[in-house]
Amino acid sequence: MAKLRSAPTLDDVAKMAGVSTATVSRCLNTPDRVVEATRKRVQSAVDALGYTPNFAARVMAAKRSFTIGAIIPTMENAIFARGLQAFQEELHHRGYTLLVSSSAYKPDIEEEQIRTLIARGADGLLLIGHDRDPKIYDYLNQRKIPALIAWSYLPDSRLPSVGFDNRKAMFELANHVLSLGHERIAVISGIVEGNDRARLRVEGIRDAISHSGLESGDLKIVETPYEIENGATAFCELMKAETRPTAILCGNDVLAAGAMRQAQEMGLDVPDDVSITGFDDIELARIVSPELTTVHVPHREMGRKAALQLVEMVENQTDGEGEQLATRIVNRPSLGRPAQG
Amino acid sequence: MAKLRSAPTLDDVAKMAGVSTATVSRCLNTPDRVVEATRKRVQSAVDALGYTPNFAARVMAAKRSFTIGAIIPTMENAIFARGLQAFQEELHHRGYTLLVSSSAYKPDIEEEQIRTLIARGADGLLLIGHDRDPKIYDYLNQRKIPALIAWSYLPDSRLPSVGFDNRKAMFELANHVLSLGHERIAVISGIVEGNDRARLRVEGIRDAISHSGLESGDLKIVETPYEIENGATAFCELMKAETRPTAILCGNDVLAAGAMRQAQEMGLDVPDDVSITGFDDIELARIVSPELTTVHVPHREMGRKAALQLVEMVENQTDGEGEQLATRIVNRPSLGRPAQG
DNA sequence: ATTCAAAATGCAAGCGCTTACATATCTACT
DNA sequence: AGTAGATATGTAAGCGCTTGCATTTTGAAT
Repeated sequence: MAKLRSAPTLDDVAKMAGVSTATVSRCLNTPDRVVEATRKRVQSAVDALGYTPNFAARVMAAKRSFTIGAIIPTMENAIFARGLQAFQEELHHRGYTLLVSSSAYKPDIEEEQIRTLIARGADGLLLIGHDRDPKIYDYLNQRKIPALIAWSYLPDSRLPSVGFDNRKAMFELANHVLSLGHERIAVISGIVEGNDRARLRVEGIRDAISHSGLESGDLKIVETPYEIENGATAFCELMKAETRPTAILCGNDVLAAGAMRQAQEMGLDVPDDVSITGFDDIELARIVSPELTTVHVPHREMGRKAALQLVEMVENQTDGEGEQLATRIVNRPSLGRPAQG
Repeated sequence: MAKLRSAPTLDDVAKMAGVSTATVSRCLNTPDRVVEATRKRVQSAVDALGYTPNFAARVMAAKRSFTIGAIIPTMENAIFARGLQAFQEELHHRGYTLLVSSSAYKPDIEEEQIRTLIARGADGLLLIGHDRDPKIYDYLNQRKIPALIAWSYLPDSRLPSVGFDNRKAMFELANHVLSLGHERIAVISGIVEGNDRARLRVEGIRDAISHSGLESGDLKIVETPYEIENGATAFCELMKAETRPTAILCGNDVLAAGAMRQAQEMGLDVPDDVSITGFDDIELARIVSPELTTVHVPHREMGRKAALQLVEMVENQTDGEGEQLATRIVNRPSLGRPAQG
């Protein structure tokens, strides 16, 4: 059995190059503080040995990890993929590594992940949405961990947020639907508890309805986790009603895709028999047919700006400031006028 | 400005509980080696202080991180999401944390990520596919880092693999298509270079064609990165031919979804004008309409088994053994008989 | 040649934890 | 009561790196 040759250390490099470990360290971290000749010597030792610095040791000594943690509700569907990708690209660009974990939409798991990420020395954290136990904010604050919230902008939140106004965005979409003449509207929403995005979207719809003078008690809402199957099930349920809705607003594109599939399965035409809308404008929205009317969210921009802001907070110890991004309605054929009622 | 209270350490806990740091450490790691009374005292100190062990310090001292690294080609589409999710669930179950990074299908980025993950103390690595610079295998071997390959099973690879036979799977699908009477077949493949999965799938198709006695020179292949848009573009290109193919086999469901969208855009009926098939059987396959005939890959099983195997390798210092999983063809309406030719 | 600030390098003290090994404290017997 | 053997706890040596401070070297300027 081959002998286990453990990884070369700074010491090995230093010996080989005939310098102190301090110098090697400087070569790696602040090369301009080392004269060229030495630097070259060290570099060749590094190459010869195939040296890679030990991350744990570095973090410990420097009390700095150049790592940012992000906790997202789920990796299973594409909702967060694009924004996160942009976030990570921008971080990489700034010399940071991203550590991602998912909470499966469970508050206690999220809390555990936050602790884990901090224990791992994350220099900063990205969180999704505002709804969570206040003691988490206390903890973050006490530990002075820079943290930023994305996917939902609120002006007076405890942590700065980079995102959009979920309520307003959905309000506008609902208004648009109403303006087309729809009077029987139903909603397939994500689980509202602990999810301000979902909650605010529903409120946006409520706003629009009461605004329009319609009977708001009529609004039927099904709450269900963000999964395609659930969209299908919820659609089924809504269509069982004596008087069917003419438009169904979904909390996101995934739910809407499920609804569309079910409509097709039931032989209903979209939008002639029923209109369906989504939210997010992920790729899925253009894959279903007919394509989905939805709210376009600038995911990449959001990810990029969140990265910039968070790095700024980390490096300059600032409190950071939020930023509201604009969304826009994307009109596609899944939404039409209601059938002659 | 509030004073920065830095994180409590083992020492703080030890002092508060009136024991040595060793005892506190044992309470946390091997509780049965500590008498109950002490354990309780320590526990309350931990709670009172809100102590969380410092990960870097722990890794350094224990030379063990309980972390597994995985490098996947992309997070942007769902191909790897499901399998990785299962992988991570099983790891979590076994007390390990998963660190994921993506290589964007670039070999040099993958190599960098491998080094990064090792520097971060990963106890083991999950890699996707077999095609990579042999020196990477040397490096892994020299450092004695347990590593496993997924998404492609090969009997005699340098590293054990848990996956399926891409060539055979596609061979069977192609045979099925041929048996329906298709004679003009085209392929939209992922980029083959450095991607044995893509390469083997194409070979599977070639096998089937030469097997069937058809002119294999006729096989038109477009190679393009795995993105929806590219599927659409490739479809376009293929349909420009003087004699259009009657069936298009795509390297995965994403490409197939793009092709479907483009077909619809061009007013072509699937499968009456042209049949389209995918590979993977991700959710997408059932969202497009008509639903996609594809090869079902047991993603979750693969992820789970990979986790089990890798943990076994890490904990028992074994070389690990590969496992071949079965795939199956899923027949859906995107594939039909060719139009009367 | 001398002198001296600036530049380059070395020294060594940690960072917060785990874990041999040493020591102290219990058991349950005789 | 005394003692061996098991059990519980303490001591202290690292793990591989960074960094403040001390020391040496360099390069002008005199």
